[in-house]
Amino acid sequence: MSQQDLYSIPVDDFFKSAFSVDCVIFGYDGKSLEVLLIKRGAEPFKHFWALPGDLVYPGEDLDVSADRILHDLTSLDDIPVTQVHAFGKVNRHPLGRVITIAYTAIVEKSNINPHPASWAEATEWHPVGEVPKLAFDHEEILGIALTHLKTLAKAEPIWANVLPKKFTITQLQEFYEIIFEKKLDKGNFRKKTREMRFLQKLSELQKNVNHRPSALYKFDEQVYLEQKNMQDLLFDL
Amino acid sequence: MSQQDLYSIPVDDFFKSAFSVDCVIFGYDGKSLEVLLIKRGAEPFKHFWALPGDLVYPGEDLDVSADRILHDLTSLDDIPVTQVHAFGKVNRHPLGRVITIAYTAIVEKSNINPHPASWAEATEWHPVGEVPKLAFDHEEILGIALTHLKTLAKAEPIWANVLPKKFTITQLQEFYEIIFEKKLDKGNFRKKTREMRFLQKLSELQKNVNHRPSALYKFDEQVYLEQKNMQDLLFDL
DNA sequence: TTACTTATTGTAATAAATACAAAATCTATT
DNA sequence: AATAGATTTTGTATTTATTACAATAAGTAA
Repeated sequence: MSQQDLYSIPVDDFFKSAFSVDCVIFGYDGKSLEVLLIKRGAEPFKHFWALPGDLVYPGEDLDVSADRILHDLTSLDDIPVTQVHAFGKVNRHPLGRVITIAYTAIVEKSNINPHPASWAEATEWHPVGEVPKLAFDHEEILGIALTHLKTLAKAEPIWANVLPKKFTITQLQEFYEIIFEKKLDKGNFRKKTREMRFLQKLSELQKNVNHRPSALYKFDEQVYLEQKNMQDLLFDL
Repeated sequence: MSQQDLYSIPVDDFFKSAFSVDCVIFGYDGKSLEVLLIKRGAEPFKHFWALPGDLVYPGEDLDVSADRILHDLTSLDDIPVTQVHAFGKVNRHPLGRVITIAYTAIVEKSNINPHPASWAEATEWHPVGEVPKLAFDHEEILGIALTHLKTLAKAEPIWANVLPKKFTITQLQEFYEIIFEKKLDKGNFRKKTREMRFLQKLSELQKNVNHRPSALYKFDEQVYLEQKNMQDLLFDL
């Protein structure tokens, strides 16, 4: 079928599809990486675990839709949400042609009471390594989102959304160790971080630990953005 | 608007949207990187240059749709096509709610007669640096696809689709120089390529050049795939 | 004061990236 | 047959980054 044949198909046939947004919301608590799942309260896939998602409203931008879903579940605003991929197999949704755009975000788990949405039977965190069978093609989506998260973590300081305002270098190191499931060398990690000008050392020290307290740092977004602009400018020198 | 309100909106309202696929087809000829544009023969944006694209047919997977568009314009099959991003601003299409999924591919320009599709006034290659004003949000799409191509070029041997079966290391180097718009050091480039086991040196030499002929190489896909699998296995050691 | 725990810095060995230079090999020309 | 021209190909010395590991510092708890 070639493009000119388009005009022989009633235009209405093309407007019988819908699109949804599914959110892969990763939660980090300093100990493990988990993902927020809902238990569906309606058909299709009633009682199945699934990624939180919704149809996109007619007058709603895709990105806004993702923000809305994240907000409904976590009450959080202003969390950076990133598009991952569009999934569009013909039969991925049993009720009709629905393509879904997957988004991902990472949030600080401890501050959040996962909102038990009224349309879901349950809303729960699951460690990324122990996820149950999921509805639709959501297992595939989760896998790709996880890969995406790792890529993102190598390119950007996504830990800034997840660590406390004041944190230690060890906490930062643990973040990477948990995301990449691999131990890192303390000395070498510190050597690298020492050169990151957007890590601002505070005069304050860690408290209430039964060992030598660590220096506390904060993320200096100002410096980070300037440095990033500079890199972009010098990209092709 | 929260998710439970969904049920107060007639379901039909959600099925009044459509989705399209737009293809950013890069062409390489050993000298420059170009992109295939069409001049639209129909409203909206009649007479504007645009990325080739089409609505997705009701029973057609997204990926298949991208293959089809590429085939219609170039008569090429079996070209790897990669999804780039979904664009879904409410007003990006003047006739209704249409989100588009952008795909990209890179092809060997010289072998192709860009098929002047009947529904387009023209089909032409444009150097990526000299692109005219484009319809819809296609300039944004092109920019993101170009960034995507560069990322891909760092991770995968996409030159295999684009160089002649037998090629010289200099030709390979020129590919990277053109994609990244930057000169590379000959000696250092060769040192690196010498270690790539999937570059198989042939006994043949370049012919009809008025200087020392270069050795010819071919891409050994077998070796490449094995090596890639190995890397994936060892990912978290 | 001492043991204990983690923070923090340092150092030596290895590997990778960079900047150049030299040598080799072909064609074309004298 | 010798030489110039062009480009391939290899090499080397320098700098920079990575890695593995050890030593010291600074707190708490007994």
